[in-house]
Amino acid sequence: MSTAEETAGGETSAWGEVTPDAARRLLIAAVEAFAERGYHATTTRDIAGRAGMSPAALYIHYKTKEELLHRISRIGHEKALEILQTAARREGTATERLADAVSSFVRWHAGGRTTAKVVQYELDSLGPDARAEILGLRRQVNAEVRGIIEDGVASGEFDVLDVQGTTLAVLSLCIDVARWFNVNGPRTPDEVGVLYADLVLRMVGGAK
Amino acid sequence: MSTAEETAGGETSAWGEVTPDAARRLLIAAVEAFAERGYHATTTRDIAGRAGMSPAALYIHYKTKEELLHRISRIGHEKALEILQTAARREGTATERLADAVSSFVRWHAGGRTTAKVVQYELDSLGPDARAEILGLRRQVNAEVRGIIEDGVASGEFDVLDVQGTTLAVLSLCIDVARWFNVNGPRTPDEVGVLYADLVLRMVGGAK
DNA sequence: GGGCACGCTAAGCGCCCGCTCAGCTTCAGC
DNA sequence: GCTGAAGCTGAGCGGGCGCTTAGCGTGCCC
Repeated sequence: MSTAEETAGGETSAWGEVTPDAARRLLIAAVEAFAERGYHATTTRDIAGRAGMSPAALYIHYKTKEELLHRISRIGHEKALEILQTAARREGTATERLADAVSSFVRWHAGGRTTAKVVQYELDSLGPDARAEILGLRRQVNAEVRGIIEDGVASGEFDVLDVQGTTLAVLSLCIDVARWFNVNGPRTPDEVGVLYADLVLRMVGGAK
Repeated sequence: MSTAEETAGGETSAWGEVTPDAARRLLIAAVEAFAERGYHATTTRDIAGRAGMSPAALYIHYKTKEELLHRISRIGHEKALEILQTAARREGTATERLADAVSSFVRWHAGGRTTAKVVQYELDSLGPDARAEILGLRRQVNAEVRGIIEDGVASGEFDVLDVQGTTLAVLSLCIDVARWFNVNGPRTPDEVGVLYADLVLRMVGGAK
């Protein structure tokens, strides 16, 4: 069912930085539980149980349940930002860089749906301080995409009236993949990435 | 603040069918609370308090807290479906009907963001039976949009490779407006509707 | 004006939540 | 073989949750 296998699919590697081992197992258990039921519907007993531990063990590695969500959210946002930065800063035309950014960003949201769902949809469950920190990362994410679109407009590759509105729409489209993507559905993450890159290029009036 | 004013903005009229008055006030209070905090983080005491009643009053009009969410979700999905059906079945080309569908659908999600957020993002908080009923309505929503796109492909107006994939993307784009739209932001619901209609027509390779 | 149905409240039941703490086990250092 | 630190558990705390119940006030029928 939804064992480590599924979460592992895209990015257990991403949790490699979390040590010690017990803390990582708890974090992965929390990602799965939050993704399945939502942050508020998940109990600390459930998280500990999935990690094969007693409820008290959680509090040796994390101060509160919210700290778990905060850590997940920050690591996830950093990964998402890194993906966009890699695509934005490579060599190539704006068209190539936008297609690359969208397809890899979408691939991450589809393949790592479990993580992405928590990262993108549980922002409001964080307290004000943690939320503010994450919003800073989200502004950087927005800036990367807007930058590529501005480059394309400047070079004449794209035809866009409302750059910020289009940026918002492109990001929204990609992020929402985490909500509807079905691992057992007809499309692979790669296929969705390719489809979405095409759709986004059409949105900016590029390639044809 | 977030008084009845905000919710009223788009569609208090939509709750007109809910009687008696006390039941409607409780339902509107629940919509606001669920939108602000999420279903699981909202207490029945909070809902009753917002409606100016004691916690016990809620149970005279609704059997459980979940019944409130179920009623909100069904009425909201019926309204969303009605909006798309109206656009899909009017006179006009596929291009005109798709633009109309997207702009009015988006206008509803932006203007009635409070309701739309609950309707679109709290589906998983419903029990299996209620969830299954709502999923039926969502399939009808999908079918309306796919119908317009198929018409446009048949008439040669649109150039779409993956009809179902594009349908999913169009709906996803429109629905996600409820997540990011800010009432105090720079754009009115009308403006977002117009922008999105343009973006979607580009996605299907239509109008220029 | 007596009886009663209806809408509501005050009080509180039983449960399970996030979180704590005393104490057990394991193992490295000597 | 003893000691201390680290990692974990069993038991349980205070509190807030969804929901219930006994009873009060009000207005309608006769």
